Amino acid sequence: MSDVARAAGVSTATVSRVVNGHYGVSAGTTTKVRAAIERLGYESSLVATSLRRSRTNVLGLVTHSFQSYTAEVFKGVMEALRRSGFDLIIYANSDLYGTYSEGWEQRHLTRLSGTLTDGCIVVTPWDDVQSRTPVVVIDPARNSTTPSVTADNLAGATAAVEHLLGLGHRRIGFIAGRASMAAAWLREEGYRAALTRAGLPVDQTLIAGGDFNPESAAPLARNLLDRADRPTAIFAASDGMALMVLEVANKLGLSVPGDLSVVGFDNIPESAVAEPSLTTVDQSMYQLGYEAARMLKSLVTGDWEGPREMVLPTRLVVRNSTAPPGSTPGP
Amino acid sequence: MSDVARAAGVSTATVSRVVNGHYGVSAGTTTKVRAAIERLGYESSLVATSLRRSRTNVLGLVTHSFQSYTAEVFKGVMEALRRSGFDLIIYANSDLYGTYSEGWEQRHLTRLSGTLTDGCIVVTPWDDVQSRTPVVVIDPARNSTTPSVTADNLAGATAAVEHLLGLGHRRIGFIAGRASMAAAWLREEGYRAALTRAGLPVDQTLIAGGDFNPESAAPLARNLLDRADRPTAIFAASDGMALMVLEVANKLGLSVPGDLSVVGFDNIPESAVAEPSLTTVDQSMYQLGYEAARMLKSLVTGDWEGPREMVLPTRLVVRNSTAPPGSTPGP
DNA sequence: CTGAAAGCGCTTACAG
DNA sequence: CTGAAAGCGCTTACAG
Repeated sequence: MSDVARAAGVSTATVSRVVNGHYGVSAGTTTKVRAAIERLGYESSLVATSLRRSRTNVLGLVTHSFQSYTAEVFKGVMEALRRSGFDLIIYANSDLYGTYSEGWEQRHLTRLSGTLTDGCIVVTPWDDVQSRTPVVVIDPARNSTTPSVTADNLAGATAAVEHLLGLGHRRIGFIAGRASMAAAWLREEGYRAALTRAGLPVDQTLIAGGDFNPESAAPLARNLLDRADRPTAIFAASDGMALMVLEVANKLGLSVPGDLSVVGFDNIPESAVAEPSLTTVDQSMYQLGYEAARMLKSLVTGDWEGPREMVLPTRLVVRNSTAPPGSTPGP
Repeated sequence: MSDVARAAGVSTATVSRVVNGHYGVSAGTTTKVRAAIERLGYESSLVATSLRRSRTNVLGLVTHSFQSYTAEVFKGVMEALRRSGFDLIIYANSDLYGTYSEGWEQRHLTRLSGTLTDGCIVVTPWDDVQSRTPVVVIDPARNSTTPSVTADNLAGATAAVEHLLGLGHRRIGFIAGRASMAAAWLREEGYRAALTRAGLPVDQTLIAGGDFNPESAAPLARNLLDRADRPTAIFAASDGMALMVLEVANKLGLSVPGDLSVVGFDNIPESAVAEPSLTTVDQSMYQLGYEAARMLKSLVTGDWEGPREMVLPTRLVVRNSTAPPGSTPGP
């Protein structure tokens, strides 16, 4: 900027005024400055500007993982931000499974929201987060009071298990998600509720504690399926884990859905092309992203009227990984 | 930071030293400062730090669009950056089809690279870009001299057209991509090369100028297919456009591949689930992202040895949208 | 070992 | 209408 000021023979203050279109600069000076900017290819530094200004018109999105569903979230966010005047900065850490994971979201939320961003979306944080600027969480931690957008995990999980019950299953295993997340807890609640409502006891030994990561499900599935009285169906709290169950069953020589029915949760793209295709509960990550961005935008501009906790409907998607227990595999 | 300094009874300089782990701070002071940091939940501002320092250990990625393939690029980039010590900032503008599109990449590259990032990846820019810090372009503009990673568009397009020729097609239409991009030009070159090599003339009226956007392909496809001497096959320079050709053919009552064969380029996820599934040229966007990040990382640390223009192999994926001309549709 | 001071690139009252 | 100066939150020579 000082280069431009020198070239145009004015002060940096004047250059700043021209760049930001402020009033009170003569036409002649404006022309001179514009010419210098053009000639030098000057572009103001995002960092310096944001340090000085209170408002940046940049929204942030912090995510610790990067998977198929994350991409859908991004698309929804971008759609909501289109022509809004807000740009988006996505901050992703490079240490996916490293030591930085714990509390990572909070740390980076703070680092960004001090100055760079006017507000942030945080995707599936491990713990509750807070910030001086508005935050909307997609899939909040349990007991979080931060504004959030989330799928109706309870209803979705209930529907999933009721689908299995309707098929005639009575011994249904459950592989849970990361306990600190509300979604994990509610999906387990849905599992329990469906069984209880059907007059069935909840067998604690059929509940295994995963963490949403596919890898975590492998040993758990093996345990459940190695038992003499193995369940005839398994409901996993995420598609990633359900897909792993499919793999384990395959290794164990169990046919799906002949010997074992499997239901997941999320409806990630991979679940549609799996072999067999996976019955699952659809939560539109696109919608989640879209609504989160819409809420954040209004929170930032101060005109949000709706509830600060938004729950979006889910939908059971029946595919080929579920069938009545003991049914013979198709051709 | 000044809060921390006050709480710990030291100067901000000392706090900074502790935060950054610099030598020359007594154990007692360090403890005091750490305690204050912990108590106040202090986190240094990314913006302020990057403004003062030359190195930020943050890499940038600038993209004007956000589509399925972009997500694959991200995954590749993240994988390459894993445990590298670099974080990633993705900058996406909210004005996808708005007035900002022209020169957008360059503008934001400049705004970021001044201070925030140590280097940037730019995805499919419309024009050539330059920066004071290292840049790697994925799918560069024509005649770009910036370090880049790109698929072997020439070989891929040649293989696509040779596949159609092998099936017996002689009148093959081509829907081109955005002319300013090297990929568009090379895909057209491949189309021409394959025809010429087969001893066939290149019929200019069978070449239509699209811009990679699906929407741009609709009227072009209609033009090509409305002709009395319509082509028996169309090769589109992107899957998005090819999918649009499928749609147009459907509206026109033409069956694919019975009346018309269609080949795309990219192998986006949607092409596998299209009806019929799309024959296309696979370019691994994941690989493109991975290699671009690897190159950028080394460029930033100054230890890049390889060529600054990298070309990755492509692979023809034959699906159900291609068949010999005039063949009757299957059951 | 520690602090006062300068400065990174901007913006914005405050004077003139 | 324009400029000198202060300051956003940090880091880093420079003194002590």
